Amino acid sequence: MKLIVDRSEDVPTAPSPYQASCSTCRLSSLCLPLALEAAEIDVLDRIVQRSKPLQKGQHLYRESEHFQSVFAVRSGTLKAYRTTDNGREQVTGFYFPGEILGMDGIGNNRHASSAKALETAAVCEIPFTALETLSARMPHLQRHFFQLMSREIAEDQQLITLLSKSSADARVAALLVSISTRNARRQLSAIRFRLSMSRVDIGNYLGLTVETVSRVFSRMQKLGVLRVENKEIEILDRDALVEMADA
Amino acid sequence: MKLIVDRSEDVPTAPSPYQASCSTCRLSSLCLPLALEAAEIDVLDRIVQRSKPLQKGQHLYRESEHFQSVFAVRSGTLKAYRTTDNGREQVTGFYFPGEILGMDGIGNNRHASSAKALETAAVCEIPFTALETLSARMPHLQRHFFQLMSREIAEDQQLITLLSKSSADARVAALLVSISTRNARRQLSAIRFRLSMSRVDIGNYLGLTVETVSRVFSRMQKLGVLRVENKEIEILDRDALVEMADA
DNA sequence: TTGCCTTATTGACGCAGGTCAACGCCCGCG
DNA sequence: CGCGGGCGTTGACCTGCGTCAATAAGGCAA
Repeated sequence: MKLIVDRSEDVPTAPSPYQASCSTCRLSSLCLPLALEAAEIDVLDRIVQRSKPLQKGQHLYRESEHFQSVFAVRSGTLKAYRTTDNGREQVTGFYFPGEILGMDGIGNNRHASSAKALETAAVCEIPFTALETLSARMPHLQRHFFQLMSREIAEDQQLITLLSKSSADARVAALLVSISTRNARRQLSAIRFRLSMSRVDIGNYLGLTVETVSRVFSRMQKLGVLRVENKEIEILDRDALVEMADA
Repeated sequence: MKLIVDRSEDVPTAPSPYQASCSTCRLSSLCLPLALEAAEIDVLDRIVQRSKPLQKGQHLYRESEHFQSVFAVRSGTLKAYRTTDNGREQVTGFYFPGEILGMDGIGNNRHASSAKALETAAVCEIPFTALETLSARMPHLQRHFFQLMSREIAEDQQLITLLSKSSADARVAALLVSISTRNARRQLSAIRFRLSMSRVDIGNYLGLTVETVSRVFSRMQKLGVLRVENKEIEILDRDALVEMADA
C-alpha cells in the first residue's frame, strides 16, 4: 500500500517572491489585510508565502491531507470539493481572487475538502500556526479571521437553504447573481463574465445534472434574461435574475 | 411601524447562577473547556453567564438581532433557522447539550439565524468580546474556538452534500445516525432516544416534506431497521442505517 | 374527563428534474 | 490541418418526491 500521496502534479511549496507584498496587492481591501493598519499589514506580510502559480487542474491541497495553511486567492479560480463515502464528488464552493479557502481544515488538522485550480491561478499561502500567533498579538487580525470563518458558515447556510428549497431555475439564478456580485466587488463587470467552471461543476455544486443546467441556461436565454455563449455569460435583466433566485 | 422587536416571550438576560461552574459541568469534555487547563477553565468560567432556562418555543436570539454572545447548550435541544427572502423557513441545525451555537453571527455583528428551544433548555451565554480578549491571552482557547468554527463549516458542508445528492431515505438515515452518534458522545443511548423535533422540523432541515419523512419512517419500520413510536425511536439495525445514509 | 387543535400517517395523483441516448461543437494534439 | 475526445445541448421517457386530501392520534386546557 502506498502511504505517500502522489504530489507530482501539485505545487511545490518552495518560497519564491512572485509578488511584492500585501501592502501593494490590489486585493488587500477584500482579503486578510482588510481592517489592519499599515504596520500590522507589514507583520502579516512576513508570514505570507507566495509560490509559483497553479496550472489548470492542479491541486492546492487534497482532502484528508495534513492541514498546515489557509490560502488566499490572488488570481484565477479554484473549486473546493469533497468525495462522499460512496465515491461521488460534491463541489462545496468556488473561490475567486481575494477570497480565503482551506478554513475547513482547522477543525482536526486535516483538510476536509480538496481544492483544485479551474484555470491558471495564483495563491498566497498563510501558515496557520503563524497566523494564530499573530492573531494573539493583533486583536484586529484575530477579529477579522473570526469574521471570515463566521461568514463562511453563513454562506454555507445560504447554500443549504438554496439546495433544500429552490427550483433548478432559482439555483442557477442564485449562482449567477453571486458571481456577478463578487465580480463587482473586484471592480469587474457584473453583467458580462466568463464562467471558469464547467457545466458539470455547476450542476454538481447546485445539486443538479448537467442536462438540467444546460436547459436552464437555454430557457433563461429564451426569456431574454441571459445571453449565453459557451462560457461567456451576459446578464441582460439582472432584476429578473434576482427575482428568479428566490422563487 | 414597530421598531422594537417583541421579546415578551424571550429569555431575560439577568445574571443568576443556575449552575455552579464549567469545572463541575459534566459537559466540559465536549464544550469550550475542552483542551483547557484547570486554571484556564476558571478564567473562562468568570465570563460565562448562566440564566434561567428557556421554555419550549422561546427564542434564544433572532435573525438580524445585534450579535453579542455565542451560547453553549447545557440541557435540552434548540433549532437554528433562517427565513428566506420569500418568507419560507429553513432549519439550519439542531443543537444538543455540549454544542455551541450562534457563531454565524460573528461575521457582521448580527445573528444570521434565529434559535428557538424545542423543549425546556438551559444554555450558557459566552459574551463574544470577552471571549476574544481571553483568546488573545490563552492560545489553547483561541485554537479551540477556531477549531469549533471550522468544524461547523465542515458539518455544514456535509449537510450540503446530503441535500445535493441523496435520496429521502439517505437523508433521514443520515440524521438518525448523526443524532445517535451525538447521543453516544454524551453517554446516552445510541439506539433508543426521543426526537425532540417535530416531523415538520426534520423535513425542513432535510429538504423534504412532512409526508415524505413520515413515509420514510414507515418504510424503515417495515424493513425492520427502526421501531418508531411517535417521537420515540429505536434503531434495530444500525449497520443498515449507516448503509442507507450514503446510498 | 371531554373537546379542540396541532401533529402524524396514509393514499391518489402530477410534475420537475433525473436518466438515457443521439448529436454537434469546441479545442488541444499530432 | 485534420482528427479525436471531452463538453454541451436537446429530445423522449421515467420516477421520486411534492401536492392535495382525508383520517387518526396525541396532547393540552378547562
